[in-house]
Amino acid sequence: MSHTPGIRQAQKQRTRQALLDAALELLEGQSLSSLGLREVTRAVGIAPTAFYRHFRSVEDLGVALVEEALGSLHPMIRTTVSPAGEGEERIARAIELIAGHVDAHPAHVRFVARERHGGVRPVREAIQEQLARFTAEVGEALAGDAESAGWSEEDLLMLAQLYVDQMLITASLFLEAPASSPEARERVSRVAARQLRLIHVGRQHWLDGTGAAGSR
Amino acid sequence: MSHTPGIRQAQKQRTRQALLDAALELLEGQSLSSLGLREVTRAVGIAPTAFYRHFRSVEDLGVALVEEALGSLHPMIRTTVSPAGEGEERIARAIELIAGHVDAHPAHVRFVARERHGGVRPVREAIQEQLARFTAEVGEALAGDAESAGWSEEDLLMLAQLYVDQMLITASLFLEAPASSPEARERVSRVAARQLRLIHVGRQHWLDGTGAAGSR
DNA sequence: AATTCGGGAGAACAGTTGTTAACTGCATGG
DNA sequence: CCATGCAGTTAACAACTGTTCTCCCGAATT
Repeated sequence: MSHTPGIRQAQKQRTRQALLDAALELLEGQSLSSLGLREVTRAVGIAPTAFYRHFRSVEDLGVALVEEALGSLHPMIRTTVSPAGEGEERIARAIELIAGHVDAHPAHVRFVARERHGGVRPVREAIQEQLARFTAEVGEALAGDAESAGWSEEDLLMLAQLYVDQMLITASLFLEAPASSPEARERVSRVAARQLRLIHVGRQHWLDGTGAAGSR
Repeated sequence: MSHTPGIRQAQKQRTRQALLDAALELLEGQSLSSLGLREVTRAVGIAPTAFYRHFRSVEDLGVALVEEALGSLHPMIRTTVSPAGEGEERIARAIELIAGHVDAHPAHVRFVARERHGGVRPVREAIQEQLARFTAEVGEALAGDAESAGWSEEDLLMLAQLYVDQMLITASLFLEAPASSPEARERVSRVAARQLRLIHVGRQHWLDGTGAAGSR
């Protein structure tokens, strides 16, 4: 009887997570394509060969990292676009949320920004796929917004893409800003807020040229 | 009076360029941080030790590649923003220019997109610096535009940043689009055009809320 | 014509890499 | 309670890495 049929699998998941964590930390100073299998196992404190019990290659580990990283990004994006409050306040809140997320998971953000165009195809594609899903999700959220009345689905998606890209750029800028100086951070916030505002203004007047004179 | 620069230095610059070219080609399938010195020399056909006659390290070569890649991007950005024709036509022309540049120098574009957030600090910083210069330049160009009357310098820079980032994103999308299928290319063009248009609309109504008479 | 200079070659170095094989110990399911 | 399964280990492999030192030879300088 013994006992929780899970001591075994729990320990496995535990070292697996340790591998992911160690890799993420090592990736602070290099790209995935130069990350070595031995390097990771050494950091964790296990034999190199044990790596194969969890991943078939470092590429595989990278793909797993994508799931983890964008899994943590998922709720953030949803909350960011969620309709709440007036326009100006919404923008401020969105930026604050991004900044908070970068603070909470800097390694994840760095990983996504770096490997999005990185040298490992499967990882790149995994990121692209997830971001496409995010874009679609944001598009749906926008569709439910009053300001999106009369918008074609294609236009909603292009706007969603604009937002998602802008979000990533802003996150990356927060990451680069020295954590010590709050002024650099404030500068990033200011610029990002204005850019979001400009996009918002463009959104409000998007249909002005069309027959429907629905300004306002 | 320095005599003829010589057949000597000419040959040196020639192998130096060969190293840069070979590196750029090898970087199609990996990141700079995993590019090996021996790998590059092997591709060129010279001894590994000869590498040191031209660069102190692969990082150094990477920084040189930044100059080359963004040097070729420089005239493009300038032309793209240059005022010519009506708004809608300008957008189409800008996108065509980007597509053409990606076709002409795909490896350069890939390199910049990849290493902008890549794992090699000096290269990352070199790219950031060059992009900042571009942004400033675009800002100046925008300042000379009639549509920018009444804009603060800070706002001009944030708009310039938006444009530069958008340009890079679009270029990267063209790069990812399979060169064979013109339909994928067309799709990228369509979305990019609409995004630029939306930004343009936002720009036109940016000052609506301020003192000037307007709706609202 | 003689000498210097410098790009490149060659060999050797100490480390590192991914991957294989055969092993050990312990939680697990019968 | 015992036999199986499986995470993890140890040892070994061929291949590869960056870097140093010594040498070569042709162009440049004098």
